[in-house]
Amino acid sequence: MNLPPLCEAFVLHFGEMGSRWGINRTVGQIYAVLFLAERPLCADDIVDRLGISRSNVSMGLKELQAWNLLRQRSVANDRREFFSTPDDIYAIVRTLVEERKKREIDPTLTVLRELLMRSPDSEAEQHAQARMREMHDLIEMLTTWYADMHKLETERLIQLLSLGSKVMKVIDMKDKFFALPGGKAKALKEF
Amino acid sequence: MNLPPLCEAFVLHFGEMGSRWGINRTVGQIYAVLFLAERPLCADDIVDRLGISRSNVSMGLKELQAWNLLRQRSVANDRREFFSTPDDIYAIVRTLVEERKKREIDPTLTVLRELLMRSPDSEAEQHAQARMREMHDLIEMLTTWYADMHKLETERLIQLLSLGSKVMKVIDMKDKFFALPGGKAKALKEF
DNA sequence: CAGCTATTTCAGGAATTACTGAAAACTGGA
DNA sequence: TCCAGTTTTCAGTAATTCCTGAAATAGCTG
Repeated sequence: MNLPPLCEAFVLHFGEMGSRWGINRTVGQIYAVLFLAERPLCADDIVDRLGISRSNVSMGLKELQAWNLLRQRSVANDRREFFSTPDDIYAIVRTLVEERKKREIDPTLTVLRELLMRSPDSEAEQHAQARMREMHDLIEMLTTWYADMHKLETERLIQLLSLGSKVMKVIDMKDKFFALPGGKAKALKEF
Repeated sequence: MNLPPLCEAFVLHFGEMGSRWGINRTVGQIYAVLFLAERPLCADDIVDRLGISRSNVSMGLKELQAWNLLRQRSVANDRREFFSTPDDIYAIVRTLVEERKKREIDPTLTVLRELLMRSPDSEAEQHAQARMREMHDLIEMLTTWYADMHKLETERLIQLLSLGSKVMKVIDMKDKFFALPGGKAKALKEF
């Protein structure tokens, strides 16, 4: 691996983590290299740095593109393609979550909905369906919440995340306000 | 597979999803069977239902236990162990998130902190470290937020999740309130 | 402690996934 | 259209992960 020690440690770690997720070690390493790079890299740059085969890099880049995780740009008078990760790390995380949801949550929701439509043939199936309903409703609540968060601009999202559970206090405050005899009408107008 | 059709479909799907996550197909199926079951099951029940070897079930259960995802109970006059999933699906999700965090996030945070302590030897390393800092800060914000959410009781969590981005309106309302000349003192007292 | 039952471990084979080199396909000049 | 540089595909192999049956272990009961 042809990288400064600091980068190598990071890249190796991301390879390991990659394999704990669905993606394989090499793809994780490729992304890590691109994430740390000062400039967009071409496939051969990555071959040099990681010491893996050209075709492996090609396949890895293809997979990362399928995940929408790369920026691709061309350089004048150079036929090679250059790749980089988005500068904005929030954009990266948004994409990551979006894609994971698409692959891991949405298909489950589809299956659950389909299974909940069927009529159960036995008591066991009836119980199973009740269980599936619980799961469906929970996942639906979470994805609805997520869709809502996803719409927020990063600035506002940070504001909200930084508040943490303090938001509960704000909510309670609001509820108390609604409960006040005079406040209700005014509050409703504002809200 | 010796299961009613509805259950079988669910179990097969979870096997597939399992392999998209880190866990393997069989472990996913075992959990699915337990999740749907009307009563706690012993290892041989699972062998019957899934048609896999006894030893495979043993290993699968061991892995699920390492994830804290099982309830284990003994029955009087029966030497077998019986397993079930928690009844409360929120408890399951909490554990799942907790464990995934432990395996996928915490080690990364540790590595990042360690790497950020080192002094960079080159411009490339300096840039890399800046990138790592961004990542570290973002992950830290998210985990802090998560820890906060985790502390909330399920009831309150649901309340918050159901609000979705409407919380932002509540927050803005609060800020407006603080901005009022007379409201500030009163609001601070309440808050 | 012997006998029985339940559980775990583990070596080896099966299945899956990852990686490579060679060849094919693409692409923008000359 | 040919060429040179680049990317992609793919068949075969390497590496890893998964699964099994057999054997070892554990634990209860008489």
